[in-house]
Amino acid sequence: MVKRYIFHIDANSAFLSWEAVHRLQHNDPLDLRTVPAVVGGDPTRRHGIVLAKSIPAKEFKIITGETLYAARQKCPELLIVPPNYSLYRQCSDAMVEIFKEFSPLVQRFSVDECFLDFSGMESVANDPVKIAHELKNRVRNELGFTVNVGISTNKLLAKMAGELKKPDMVHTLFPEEIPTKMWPLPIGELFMVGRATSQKLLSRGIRTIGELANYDLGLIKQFLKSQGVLIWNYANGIDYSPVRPGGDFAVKGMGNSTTIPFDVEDRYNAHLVLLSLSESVSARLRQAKVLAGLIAVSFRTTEFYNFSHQRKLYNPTDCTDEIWKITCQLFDEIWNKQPLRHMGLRVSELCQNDFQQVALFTRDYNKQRQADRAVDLIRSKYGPSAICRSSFLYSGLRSISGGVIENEEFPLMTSLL
DNA sequence: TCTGGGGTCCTAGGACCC
DNA sequence: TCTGGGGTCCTAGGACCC
Repeated sequence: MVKRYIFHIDANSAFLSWEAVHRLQHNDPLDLRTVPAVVGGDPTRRHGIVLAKSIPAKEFKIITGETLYAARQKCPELLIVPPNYSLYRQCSDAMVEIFKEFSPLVQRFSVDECFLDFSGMESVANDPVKIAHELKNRVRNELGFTVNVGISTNKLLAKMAGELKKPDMVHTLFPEEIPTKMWPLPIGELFMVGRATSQKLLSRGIRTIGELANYDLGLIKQFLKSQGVLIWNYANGIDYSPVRPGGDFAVKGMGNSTTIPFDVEDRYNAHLVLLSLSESVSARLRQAKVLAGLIAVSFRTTEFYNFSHQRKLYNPTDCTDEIWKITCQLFDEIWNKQPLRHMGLRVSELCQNDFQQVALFTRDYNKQRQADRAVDLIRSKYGPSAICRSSFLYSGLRSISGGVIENEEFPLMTSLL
């Protein structure tokens, strides 16, 4: 019987490496990867966190997610470059094209990670490590950045293998290697064990993946419920999830959120931010040809308290004005005049828009739909800023908020394997 | 903490129904 | 109602991922 081999591949320090390669290609003599550098947002717009770091930056103990201020404290000469999401998308696509030459079964797990399934492929069965090196070297030689390849018999173990040592490495983590390679690792290194779960496990004296693996499953289940069963299985290398080629499963919802450069303290500006979010979310709905059946609004106060409020719709919609109106209602129902730093809009319970029900008892949105289509067309032709509502002029706000992803045929992230 | 933005899934509690 | 239990739906919040 031919063994089932799964590869997990992820780009090392993806955003930073891609930026570095891009600069080299444009005749910048400096390779960002060789100096302490990070990709990060603009602190004056309150977007100041580390999104990716170089290896020299890592040596200053700079971690992803911390503030640029804290990072600069650790390393005053730190180089900070802004993110460039359309570049990341291009690099990701180029990487996937190479993977597809190795296996038809490629699952995009995120912008910088893929799973490849080599089930029953003789060429790989004989020497998967050799194939992995070929793959890794092709990316490095043709695209200029390095990847890690993890090899095993399921996705969880392949992913854990890829994390072992970076960069530019190939690792195996077969079931028989679990006790030596995976069990000694700290519990927080296990996929799906984050900060909160780590703390709970530590309070029970579970410090390593091996200690979790050998803990009584019944007890774990008692205090961590289904999440406990999941991570106990992971700790024992158990995972039966299939490699799903990108695009064959539907997106469940979509949303945009934004940290506003200034505190929002009045209803008018709050509604304006919600309008900019409604513009982007509803345009994405129309592009995906789906209607939203549920609308949720959320916000974060300057004190960092989070609130959310949602409502199911009797008549699913993709109409900008209708979504904006409902979003504002939801917002008004829970907002207590706290100053806000962050606002979000998310829609879910999506359904196909090909037989949209005529809303008999609500106002007719046909004119709005036609206007939405016209605006979409203008923006697709002349760019997102070609047309905007006059209320945004001089407001200090963007007329469309949220990452505009041109071509969403794969979900950026699925938290479960 | 001078703390981003895009997702998914799970859980607890309340409403409602039989 | 001085009320039982179970099922389902809805909502808010929290956990995790990159």
